Amino acid sequence: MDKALLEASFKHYFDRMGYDIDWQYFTQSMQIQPIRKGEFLFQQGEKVDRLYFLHTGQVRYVSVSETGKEYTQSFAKSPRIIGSTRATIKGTKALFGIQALEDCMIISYPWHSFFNEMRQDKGFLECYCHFMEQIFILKEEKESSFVKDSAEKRYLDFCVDYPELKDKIPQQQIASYLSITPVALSRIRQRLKRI
Amino acid sequence: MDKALLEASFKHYFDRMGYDIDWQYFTQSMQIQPIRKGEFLFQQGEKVDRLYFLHTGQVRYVSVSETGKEYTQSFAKSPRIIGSTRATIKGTKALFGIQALEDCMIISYPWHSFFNEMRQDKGFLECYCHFMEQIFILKEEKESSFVKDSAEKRYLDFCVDYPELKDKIPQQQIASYLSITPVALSRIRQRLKRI
DNA sequence: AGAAGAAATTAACCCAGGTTAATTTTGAGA
DNA sequence: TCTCAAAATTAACCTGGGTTAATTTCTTCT
Repeated sequence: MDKALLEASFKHYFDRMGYDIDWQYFTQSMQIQPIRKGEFLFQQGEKVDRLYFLHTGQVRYVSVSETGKEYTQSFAKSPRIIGSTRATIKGTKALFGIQALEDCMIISYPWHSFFNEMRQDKGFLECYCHFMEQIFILKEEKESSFVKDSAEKRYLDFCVDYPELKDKIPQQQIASYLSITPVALSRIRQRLKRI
Repeated sequence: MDKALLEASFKHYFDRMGYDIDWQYFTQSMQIQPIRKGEFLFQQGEKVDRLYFLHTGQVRYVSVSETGKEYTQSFAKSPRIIGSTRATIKGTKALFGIQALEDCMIISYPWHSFFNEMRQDKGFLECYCHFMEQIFILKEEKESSFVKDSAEKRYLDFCVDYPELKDKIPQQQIASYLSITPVALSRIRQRLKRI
């Protein structure tokens, strides 16, 4: 695996946002980990203390309730930072796991030493704020659709938002993203077909 | 209205988080606005370009769907920064309005000039990141309860989280926070009473 | 290609919450 | 204190999605 290439990709991801980051701290402690389709980067309940960067591939964020039902919170496509902001920051266990939807290449850095060094860097802080803002906006938009739209509308939106996933991942996972059962999704699809 | 006092309160809010902020930029352009119970700080659809600090009082974030149904996204209690992160950052219209649940005292600064000056300040950026993290964590927790819990459970959680609001605000607003109708909430309350 | 397990569909039944509307309670202003 | 409008309750009925279970595809492995 070409370490230099991955690192360059990670830096490029920040650079293209137009922030001026001092990368001198970035030389060591990077870790490369390929994960295969279906495998988990980390499981719900694990402690997460690394910053993950999804170099290639797609993943989903999935949480499981006490009664064993799984819920897909969101999907993420490379190149992107992934992970549990909440768990990493608070140093607590993750409320969800991250599962690969296809073979992925992921690089990571130990969060705390990374952040402690990078917080010296104004460019990084701005970039980090910007990143938080982006995921926050996404959450706000998802919340609003959740309350206002029917499951059918949400399914149609999903098809528009993730055309590449629509026929690629199991319907169970789509259903769990819409927060309905596979049975209900099947009914909705049939209803739509008849029109 | 004691301007110096309000400004001190605002600074204290940041200072107590332990960040070292250079306040030299803060001298002018502060605006004080009292709003009375029931009034809106801003309405959904308005452009928001100020940073608001709720000095005293309580507010709710409320959005209205095309079909005229209102949904209370969350409540906020002073002292706190309030506003639409999304709208302020993107410079777009707010997806929700902010309404006073009681008489409030609010101070504000023009966001863009504020942020442009403050981004020079590492202490501020860290503080801002921290703030984003906090509201993000809250959103993540609310999302998870939404999917996993029944309306009854969510009502009971509400009573624990906001004991001071439970008997103070109209039930319609509580219902809209739980994302059910007032009728459904009434039924839930009755069901609980019978036990 | 065949077997076995997983995923998806279909059907039957149930229930929480929505809808509408009538009735009672609450509360703010004269 | 009385009045009138808004808020809350209650009742009757409806519907979308949950649940369970039987049946039919898809996959994948040998």
